Amino acid sequence: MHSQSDIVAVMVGVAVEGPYSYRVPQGMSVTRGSIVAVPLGPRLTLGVVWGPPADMIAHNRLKDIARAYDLPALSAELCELVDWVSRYTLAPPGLVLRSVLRSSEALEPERPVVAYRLSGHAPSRMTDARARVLETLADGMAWAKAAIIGASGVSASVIEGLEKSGALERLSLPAPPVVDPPDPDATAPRLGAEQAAALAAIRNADAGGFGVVLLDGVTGGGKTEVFFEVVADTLRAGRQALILLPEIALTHTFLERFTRRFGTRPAEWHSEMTPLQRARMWRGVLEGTVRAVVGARSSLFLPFRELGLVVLDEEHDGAYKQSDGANYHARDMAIVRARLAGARALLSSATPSVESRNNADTGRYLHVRLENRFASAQLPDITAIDMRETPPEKGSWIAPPVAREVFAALDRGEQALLFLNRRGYAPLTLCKACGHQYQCPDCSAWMVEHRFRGVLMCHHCGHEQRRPEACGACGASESLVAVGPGIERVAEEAAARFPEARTVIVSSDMGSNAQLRQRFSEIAKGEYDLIIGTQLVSKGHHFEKLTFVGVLDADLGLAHGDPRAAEKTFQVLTQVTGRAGRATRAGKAMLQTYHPNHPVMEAMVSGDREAFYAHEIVAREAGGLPPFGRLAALIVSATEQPVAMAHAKALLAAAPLADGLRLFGPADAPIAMVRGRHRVRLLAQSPRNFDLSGYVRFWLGLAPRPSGNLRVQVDIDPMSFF
DNA sequence: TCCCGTCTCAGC
DNA sequence: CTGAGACGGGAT
Ligand SMILES: [Zn+2]
Ligand SMILES: [Zn+2]
Repeated sequence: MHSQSDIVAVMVGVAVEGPYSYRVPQGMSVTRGSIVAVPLGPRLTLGVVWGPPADMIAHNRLKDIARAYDLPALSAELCELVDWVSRYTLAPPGLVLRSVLRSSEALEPERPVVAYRLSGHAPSRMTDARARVLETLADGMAWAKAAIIGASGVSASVIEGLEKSGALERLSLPAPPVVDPPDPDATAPRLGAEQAAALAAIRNADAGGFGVVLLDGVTGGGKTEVFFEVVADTLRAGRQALILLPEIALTHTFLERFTRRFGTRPAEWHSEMTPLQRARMWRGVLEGTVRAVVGARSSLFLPFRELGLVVLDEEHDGAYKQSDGANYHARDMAIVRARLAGARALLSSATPSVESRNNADTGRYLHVRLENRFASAQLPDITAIDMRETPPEKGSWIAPPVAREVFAALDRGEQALLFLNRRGYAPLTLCKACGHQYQCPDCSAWMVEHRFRGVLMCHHCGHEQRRPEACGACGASESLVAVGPGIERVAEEAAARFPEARTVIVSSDMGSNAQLRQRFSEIAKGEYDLIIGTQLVSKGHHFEKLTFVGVLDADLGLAHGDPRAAEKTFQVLTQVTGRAGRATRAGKAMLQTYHPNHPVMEAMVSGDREAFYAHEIVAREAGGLPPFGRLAALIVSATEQPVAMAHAKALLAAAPLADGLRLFGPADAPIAMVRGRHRVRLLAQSPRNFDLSGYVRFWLGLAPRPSGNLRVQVDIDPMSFF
């Protein structure tokens, strides 16, 4: 006998189109959100009960749920988020679910801690090691085995020997909580008048449900202190809080600030955690023992059940959109999750994205500004250096006015930063005998010389070769020249021109995130005078002694024909020049540019960011670009260019007509080949009130299915057109 | 003729 | 995502 309620839909963590139906065996009880193991083909797969069965399936094909885990069910809000992200990005829902079920270890109950205490009996035989253990345990308390080993410096076998001899009593203790709960009242906040006003405005707008706040203020303006108070409000209301940061900004300094405010370290969630830490954290979030999480992008899919606040710090940061499985922008999905959870979202930035700015301007978001720097610091004085008027000398990359300011800062015993958003030594290696250019064999891109490591390297696929002595094409020796600068080359010039300065290079190939953070803290302590860095240095690090920033190629990034080029350039320049100047003295910044009249440069020099946003918003609206219109890119790739192009043309031919929809392409991608695959792009543009994801799904349903090595990737709301 | 790498598809 | 079965090119 089967009643309807014996069968449920289960979303499996596999890239299938929708949930599968399973029988609930006798004696098992599950609800929407229950985490289960189900047989799928020859194996057991993790899945989540999604609700009543969606389709009829022959009873003889139905299988039983193998196991229901002894865990709280995922919140309905999280299940809805999975469906939402899947519909929006066109990624299969099972694939999105995988970003929720990221820690399979977390599903098993945590092993109790093995502990020992004195039994009161003396051991039959005494040794030095045994005596040290007994001494450690002399307080009569139960000690965890690992703690005994740590405190008395013995091996596990000594303890086991004592247990056998009857001197120790073994017991098991419940595992301690992964973090202590943060106390919203651990310390009284110390806010300046403007911060207090901002907090009051945020509190005033709290309707107890969904709402978005854009906290908009200069770097160092005290945004963190303000959103910590919103976190405190959330904790007091008995709800959980999530603070999302770009991974690189998840620093010791930030965690320390949290600890000072809330009396305990926050739960962290990032890519460098061990599986055990990951499992304990995940389980803590689900069971509700973890109340506040500070995490990178992937923490958006943690199994909160009482989420009350999502903070997205540095909301403009491009790292929030990346593909790992599903291709989503963490900002947009954070807002969706907040809406589904009836929670607040707080976006924080010194340079908000044009999308967020427009939502604030139109009243969809509450716009809260912090105009002045904390402790009354000032914005840097920015000048444009016209590279046509005062160019660097031949073979040099630092224009004379910039070099003078570096000297001046060094003379004053302060720090200077030279910024160039290009890793390596030189972007091109050329043979001056035959004209051969070193290209990646698998990408249509130059091999970038990394002289420090003695290699040429492709930044698109990681392909490397040793730096050649002689030209690989004509065999001439001594004929290879490096063309153009990267930061290593700037460092070489700096070493020659500023030999007395202690110089450091900061870029993503300087090691792990942990090593980078170490380097940042050395800089903050003043162990270096001159910093030469890529975009990384612009990410939320405060250097008190830094008073001059020279941007060696402010135009880099404007050249790309993608719709966010101006916005991204404005944000990077604002963030990096914002490193100059702190509490006591106004900093200086110089932008080396060939386009001093470009709206971005003019806005930077005049300090009039409102003019930039106004200009950019008008341009976006006129072009029907985000946020006033929607874009979706289809990237067709294959090992043979004609195959990719032919399929792209077939896709275009199959595209249904729709009112207001425009299609562009197909065209070779700007970087036509990456990792041996030729890429052809199609672009769809629609009005804002158009379901572009739905349209693309319908379109791909009508179009020929890609076969062989053809791939079609969908990128909804692409951030770049590369 | 057999074997193995590559592709294609189903899984409830 | 994974494994099973279907091709197809090349070695034996
Ligand atoms: Zn490459
Ligand atoms: Zn040559």
